[in-house]
Amino acid sequence: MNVATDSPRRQQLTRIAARLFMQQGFDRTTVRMLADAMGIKSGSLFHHFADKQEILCAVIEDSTRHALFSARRALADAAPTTRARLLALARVHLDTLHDDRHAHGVALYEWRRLSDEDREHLTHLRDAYETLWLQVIEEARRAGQVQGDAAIITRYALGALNWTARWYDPDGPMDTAQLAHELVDMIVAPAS
Amino acid sequence: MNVATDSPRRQQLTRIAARLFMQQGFDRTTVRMLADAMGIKSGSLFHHFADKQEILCAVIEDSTRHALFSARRALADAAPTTRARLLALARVHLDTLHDDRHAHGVALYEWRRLSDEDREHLTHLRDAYETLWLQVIEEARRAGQVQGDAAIITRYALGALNWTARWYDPDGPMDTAQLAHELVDMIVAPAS
Amino acid sequence: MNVATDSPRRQQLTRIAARLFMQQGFDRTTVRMLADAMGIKSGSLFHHFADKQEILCAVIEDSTRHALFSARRALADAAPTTRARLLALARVHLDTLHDDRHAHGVALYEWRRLSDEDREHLTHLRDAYETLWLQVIEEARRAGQVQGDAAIITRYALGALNWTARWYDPDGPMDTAQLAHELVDMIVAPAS
Amino acid sequence: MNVATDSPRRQQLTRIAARLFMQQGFDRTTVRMLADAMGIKSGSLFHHFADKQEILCAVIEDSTRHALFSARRALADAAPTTRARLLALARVHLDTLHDDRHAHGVALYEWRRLSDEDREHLTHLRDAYETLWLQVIEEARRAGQVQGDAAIITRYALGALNWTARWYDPDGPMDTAQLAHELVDMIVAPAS
DNA sequence: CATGAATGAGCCTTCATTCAT
DNA sequence: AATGAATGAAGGCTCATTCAT
Repeated sequence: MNVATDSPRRQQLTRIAARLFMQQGFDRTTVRMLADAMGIKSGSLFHHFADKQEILCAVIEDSTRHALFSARRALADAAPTTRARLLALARVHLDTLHDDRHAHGVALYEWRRLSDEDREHLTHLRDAYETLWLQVIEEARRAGQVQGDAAIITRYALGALNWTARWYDPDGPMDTAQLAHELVDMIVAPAS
Repeated sequence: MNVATDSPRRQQLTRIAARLFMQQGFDRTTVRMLADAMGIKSGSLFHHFADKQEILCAVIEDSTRHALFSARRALADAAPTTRARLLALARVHLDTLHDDRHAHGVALYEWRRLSDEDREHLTHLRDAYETLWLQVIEEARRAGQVQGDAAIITRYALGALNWTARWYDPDGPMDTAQLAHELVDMIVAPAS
Repeated sequence: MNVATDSPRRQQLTRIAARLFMQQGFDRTTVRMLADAMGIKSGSLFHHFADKQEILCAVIEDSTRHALFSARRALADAAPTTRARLLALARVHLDTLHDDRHAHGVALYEWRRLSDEDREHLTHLRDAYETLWLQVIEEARRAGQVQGDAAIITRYALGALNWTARWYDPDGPMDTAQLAHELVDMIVAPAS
Repeated sequence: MNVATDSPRRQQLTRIAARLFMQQGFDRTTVRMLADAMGIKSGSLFHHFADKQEILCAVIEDSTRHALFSARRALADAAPTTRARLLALARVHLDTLHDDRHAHGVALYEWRRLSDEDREHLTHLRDAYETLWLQVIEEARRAGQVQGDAAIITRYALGALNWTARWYDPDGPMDTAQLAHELVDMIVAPAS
């Protein structure tokens, strides 16, 4: 289940699956579509994954690990100000959501399609990611730069960013850096 | 297609469908499930709707009209301050999202399942709804109470609220009024 | 589950299934073959049966009820001698095994293919049938006409008859009455 | 194809296959199950057997040769009385049916799964075995110890014994010697 | 309006078999 | 010999939709 233990072939197939899942949704993506995109026959898919569910699980696990890792590194590299740290998180979130792998969007929008078992298995990963946000926002709140309930602000911020999957065009005129700035400006008290 | 022209029976069936679509998603809700919940046989469903797509279209049209109507009335009733008007919109949004009809959530999360034809037909309704938000936020921006790009703030606000469908429990300790307040506090400059 | 409650259509389909199951075995009979023989499409089959297992269960239940009913009536009609009663049972067994319905053979040779649940459900029927045999043989033993353990003799007799499914040709020169006589002669002490 | 020419490795694999075929039936035993039980991968199996059919053929040939050889030796060792000779045959039959190799049962119950070609190839072996029985029973009939048609009695006897595969528990209180005695008592006129 | 039976296209999955390494 | 990846045909089953009654 660990990304580190996944064979390169499996990782490769996982990324292809992520793209299709994001484009059409898990339910509408047939294993034949997946196999076609992977350049193999549908039966061969089951050498790498036990069933279709496991592909979804692999996509979500992979993408969540990737987002978590990227966020941690971005925080480590960021200047120690509230704005800088929030900006780092927002940029990572948007970048993982809109990069060519699309996998983060699958994690968000197909979460309910996971089997109960897989969902439980992945919950701690997702929680770890959200905790990163919560901590930074909680710091900001204590510093007086953010007002209200930190947990709700966190969810509002993530919701605002997640919804960009529905309207933001990465090939359009605006880049993710600008989007991230807008978010931070919205959350953090302006004059500070 | 117009709500006004829908027979009471069809409206009743539409509401039942909305609940199932929200609980399990459009793709996972079979025509037989719908018929069961409606107390009829699956064949009979097609006396009321031409096909499954039309049911989704009816649900989304109904819910969007409802949200639009509610929002307009709330704005008409609201005090003429930025905060009051925004608060009114946020409450309506949350209430239509979490009431027992669930239909607004279907409009948001199953939008992509509409046929191209239906989507086009419903786009003006949705745009009308979003325009309501955009106008209020644009007013606020001109009044200096909101900073940044009004269009983006609008989408961020809606995204933040839409995402509550994923985590907010209407039966929990917090009510939608508090949630709405948190949102307005987040968007509108505090000291004003 | 009761034969009496089966729709005529379902009974008709059950008989066709019995023939195919006997000819090729349950595992080698595909639902498409069944549907072809029934003159319908494979999907339509599942309006009458929940799954393939249920077809097998229906065949076995139907045939065992039929054999049980026939055996009881034959015993009621038989003269009250050991030989006559045994002969009656043997003829019914052979006739139900080799008639055009073939269903009894399915009950015998596909018993292990039943799901655990179905098997349990049908065991009491089969036991009722075997008990009929056991009682007659036990009577014979007490009358000194049969020697040895009644339970084993019963199973040997049934095994001998069941095996005819593998070699006896109903269209050949010998009829089931002669076969039945041979069995009774083998079991019952000759001079009596 | 001849046992004598089979490599020890192939014989070993054949025995493992026999166990699985008996436990679950030929059709339900997959090549992967066989390979797992053999401690190799499924692809490797085809270095030892051309296809799955050949495995079944090998199992049946092996077991039938074994039964034939055992029966001949038992007859050679038996006292020259009808009862003793029949008893010897019955014991060998039961022992080969219920020993840890299970292979004889496969020969009986999966005979129809053989390809036409293989079946023809093995028929002479099976006939040789049945002829052994037929000869002894024919002797008994001529000696007045068995009544009726020798061919039918032979088949009835074999059927009775074969059916033990369905109900006899080798680990239970009764041993095969007792079972064999019951059979002989059933067939052979008692007092004579 | 309602129903039960039927349809046909398609879905996920299985499995014996092949073959380059 | 052995393996792992791939194949292709088939299998059981689902489901939106139709239609005679």
